Amino acid sequence: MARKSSALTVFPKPDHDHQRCASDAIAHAEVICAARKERLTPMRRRVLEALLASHQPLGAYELIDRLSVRGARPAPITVYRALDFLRDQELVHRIESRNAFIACVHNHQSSDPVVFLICEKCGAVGEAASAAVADTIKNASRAVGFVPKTPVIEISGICAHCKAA
Amino acid sequence: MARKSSALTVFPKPDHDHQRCASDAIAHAEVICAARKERLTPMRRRVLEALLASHQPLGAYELIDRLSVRGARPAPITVYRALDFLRDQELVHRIESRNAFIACVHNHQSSDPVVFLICEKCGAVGEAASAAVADTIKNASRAVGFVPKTPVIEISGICAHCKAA
DNA sequence: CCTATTTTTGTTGCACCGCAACATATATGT
DNA sequence: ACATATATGTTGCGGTGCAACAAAAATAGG
Repeated sequence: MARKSSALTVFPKPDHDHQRCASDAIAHAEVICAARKERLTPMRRRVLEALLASHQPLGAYELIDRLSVRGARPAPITVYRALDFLRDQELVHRIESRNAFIACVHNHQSSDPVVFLICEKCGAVGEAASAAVADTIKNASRAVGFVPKTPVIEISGICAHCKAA
Repeated sequence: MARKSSALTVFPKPDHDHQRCASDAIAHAEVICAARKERLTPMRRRVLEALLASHQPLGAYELIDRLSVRGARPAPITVYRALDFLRDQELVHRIESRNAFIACVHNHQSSDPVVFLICEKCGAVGEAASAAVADTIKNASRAVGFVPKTPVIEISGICAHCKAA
């Protein structure tokens, strides 16, 4: 994949090619699902697309709003089920600190934890695949006999963009 | 302080002196509040005591149950306000991944982040003051111009106790 | 000491988050 | 085409968290 990029993925640039970034991610999702014999149904795809269209985490009910067209509102449970599926496939992550969900733009090669950098100002979320962070956590855990399993680490703060402004 | 201990605090031993551990923490809270000219009111103290009595994170409503005596139930908002106060003083942390709260048994000298190791089996929470983890996160963040502010990092997994069993 | 002001607690009410249980529809395998 | 598995729709509800206003308690100032 072309977008695999360096060790540390950065915040999505305000000017990046959204259209392409989203369609690439959808393509990736299709590959993943096909390989696992899972079904990326229309509903699931719509949820993923909605998340991809926003580089911010979306709450389940906000997601419902965005999926609504002409009075046709998917029920909460419907969206939650799609989210459950997408999370199982590691195509979407839940941001615990915000009760919200975000599409994963990172290639989950291994089961390494992902570090999310969440901007308190603008709400943007940067995804950082940091082996270093994962390692120190593993070491610190092992020191007390703890076996870590967390897939997601959330760090809130201020992004470069907002700090400048 | 005698209990300041090594770099890595461990899980509370099943046989440790709860009574003393709690009263020490209360004493510490009083010192902190006095120094800051904040008021550790009866309500706030009761909430802190309830959390200290459990070495597991408690949900707000479970906390209410435990604070209830003879039909006198504090309203949710009352407990949430006490929790807000205690969190401001960094005497209590919120465990996002569980919608729950836990008393801090760690001396927040600096504003270093605290790492919680949460056992998926028994629910116990170990508090680890790991400078190494804090540093790698700072470094990884700085690499993308992000200024981290998270006070808490949550790692779920299996504790040594449960792994053995 | 008494009053004015600030701080804390109580009351009422509600919005949001997340899912269980069951019914229906759609896809898949044979 | 049929039986089976999988996915979606319907109904309904419980947990979480707080806003807005009212009352009570503590603190400061004269």
